[in-house]
Amino acid sequence: MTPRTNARILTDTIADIFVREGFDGTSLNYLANQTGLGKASLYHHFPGGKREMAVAVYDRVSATFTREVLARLAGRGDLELRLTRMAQALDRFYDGGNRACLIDVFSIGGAREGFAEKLSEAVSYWVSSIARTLCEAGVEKATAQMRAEDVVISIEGALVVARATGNTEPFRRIIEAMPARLLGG
Amino acid sequence: MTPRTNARILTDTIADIFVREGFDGTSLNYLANQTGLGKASLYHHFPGGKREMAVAVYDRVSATFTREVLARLAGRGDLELRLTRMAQALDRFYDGGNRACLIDVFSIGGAREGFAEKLSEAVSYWVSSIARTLCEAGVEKATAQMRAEDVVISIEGALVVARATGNTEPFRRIIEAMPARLLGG
DNA sequence: AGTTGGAAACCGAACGTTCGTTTGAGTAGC
DNA sequence: GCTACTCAAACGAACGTTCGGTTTCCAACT
Repeated sequence: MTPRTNARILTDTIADIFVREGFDGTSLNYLANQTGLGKASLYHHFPGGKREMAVAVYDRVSATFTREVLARLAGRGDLELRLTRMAQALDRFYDGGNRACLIDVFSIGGAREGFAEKLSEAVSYWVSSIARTLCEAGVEKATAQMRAEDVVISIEGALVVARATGNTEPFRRIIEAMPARLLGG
Repeated sequence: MTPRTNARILTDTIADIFVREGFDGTSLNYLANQTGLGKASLYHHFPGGKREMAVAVYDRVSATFTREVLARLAGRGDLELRLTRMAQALDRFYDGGNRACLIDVFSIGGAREGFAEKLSEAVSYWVSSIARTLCEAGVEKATAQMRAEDVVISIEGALVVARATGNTEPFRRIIEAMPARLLGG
């Protein structure tokens, strides 16, 4: 019943590496070392090899994002509360700015092939989820779309800056200002 | 006198590839194909191999950025005009959102070693160049720093979104709104 | 309770390929 | 003839992948 290696934990470990090293920068030797498994064992769990691992990582991260972050938008409570909840969830999801975004990482180099469409949809889904929530609260459609785009852009940018400088303060500032920006502060 | 291969053009060609494929995703075979040179010829121009090529690319891109973009801040004319000039220069530099930023690309994977410090300084320099200009025009120091950070973050984020979705419209919107945002619109 | 069979999980070793790099021998231009 | 430049070919190392065989586990059957 209980496998020797938990598939979720294994995928999470691999995800950490892909996020840090990128698709092309991640080698199976390194994955084997970090997971404690032999390369052949990794192929047992992911017969499709490196690309299947990347797909599994993407699917898992994507599902986690939908469940942990976007779900806050549809929760109960007034709009401001839900937006604040989403901001907190984002802070957790990106580890306070220390964890890169797969949308960024997988849009560079060898991962683009096979992920281009998924990444595009991921951004659109994220943006429109926020925009729809704002619309339902009475914000005009075009305005909502623009604010949602701006916020998503800010987060992606703050993650890039955090990774490049090692300073997560701008990210935290963006996160904190997020609800007010979406409400039209 | 005139070398068979112009060093600047060669570096620009290599830069395009690094920017698209990332450091780890760029192979010397591909560089040789795209430049029309043999791998050994590339080693004649860059004896330090791939890493020296990356350093040359970074130095050239960085110098171009300082000359073409940041220099607009110190030009003549009132503040708003200079900020608009910088925005236009940014649009050109990033090819309307179609060209990735090296700060993003080189902060992932194998390029981090050896570039971490340079990337951090590049972001700081960019931010403080904008902030200083605002200060000289009378904006309070902390406010200027924050606005500058926000604008840099927006551009990096817009480039990520553009790359992931293939849609450069948000980037152009960010560019256009930039002067007003810095002026405190 | 003890044995057994087969699937799941795992591994070391090797596969062919591609990597970044080096060699050595050229050719073009001053 | 010297420097700058180019190339094809080969280097060892590392790549992603595959192979054959071992260990672990659990359900089913004595």
